[in-house]
Amino acid sequence: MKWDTLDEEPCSLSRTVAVVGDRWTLLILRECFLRVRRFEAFQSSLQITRHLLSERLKKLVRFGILRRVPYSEAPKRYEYILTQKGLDLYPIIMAMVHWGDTHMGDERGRPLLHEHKNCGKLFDPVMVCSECGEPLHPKQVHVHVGPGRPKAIAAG
Amino acid sequence: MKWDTLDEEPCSLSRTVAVVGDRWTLLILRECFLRVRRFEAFQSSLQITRHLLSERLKKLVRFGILRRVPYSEAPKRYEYILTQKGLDLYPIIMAMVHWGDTHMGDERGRPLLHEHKNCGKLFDPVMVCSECGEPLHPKQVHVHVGPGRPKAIAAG
DNA sequence: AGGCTATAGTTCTAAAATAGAACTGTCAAA
DNA sequence: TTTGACAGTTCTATTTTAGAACTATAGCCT
Repeated sequence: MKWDTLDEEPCSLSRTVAVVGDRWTLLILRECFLRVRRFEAFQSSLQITRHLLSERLKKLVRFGILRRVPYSEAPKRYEYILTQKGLDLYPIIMAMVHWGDTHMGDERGRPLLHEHKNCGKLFDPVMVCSECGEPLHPKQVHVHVGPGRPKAIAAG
Repeated sequence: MKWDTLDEEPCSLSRTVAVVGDRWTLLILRECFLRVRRFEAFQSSLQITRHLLSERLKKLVRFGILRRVPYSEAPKRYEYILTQKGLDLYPIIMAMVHWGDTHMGDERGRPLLHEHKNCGKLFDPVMVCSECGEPLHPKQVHVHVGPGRPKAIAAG
């Protein structure tokens, strides 16, 4: 497969995988949501090699997930801040955390608990239908070919 | 990083990344949700090398995401079916599809449309709080250290 | 001035993962 | 007896990642 053009495939999942579908990117984004912003902080908390971190941050900036914002003029230093596009990845991260909590847990319990400030309670994320508000289950969803999919590959 | 023990890290995101955090696994799972079950079908629709497909299917079976079920006795042939643990990955896939629809689209429109059989409408997936039902936003969530996280690494 | 530290990278080699193609084995149908 | 379908395995070449060392700017301390 040509990974360099995966973000142009007529499949929204492929396009998302082009951005977050590697070993490190999701872990870097987790740190972003935990308010980590600086190169050294990412590096020491993830134990990622400096080379790869540099590459991944560049890629995330290129895709518009992070902004590289100067926080010091001399010497020039930058920190990495989630854009709106990046903040919108939150449901993906939370869905993954929830699945890990549910299916990959051990006897010690959850590593992190999440409190919803609006209602003050510890919660789990639930995915619902935008139209009727009911929780979504795969067998209740029917997939239709949309306008963005070439006819030749209508299936699959 | 030791990828071979990532599924034992005290972080639910890491544990999920250990399962789905590579180039191919999520694309294979997309096919599973589109009712693809057999080796040749995965291979031809994804253009994945047979070697990698074999490896990934083994890994997904090992993690209990897929079951390898015989569908022919002579010759012995198997197909791969999502377990409940696998079906529970649906919110992750749908969150990724929705993000791709929203942020990686082109002028042609969406590749696929999703209909909720319960209400009969085309929908988007929305992530809400299990307790109050309101849509979740990252800035409204406060993270607490849970029982499964060793004290030494309480932050990060 | 000279040396130490902090921060944010870049560069290099070795190891691991992936791509691409060919090969194996079982059985049915022609 | 040959062909084709299916589900893999094996092999070499290329690409990616790991791990460590190195570069560069500037503040602070003596």
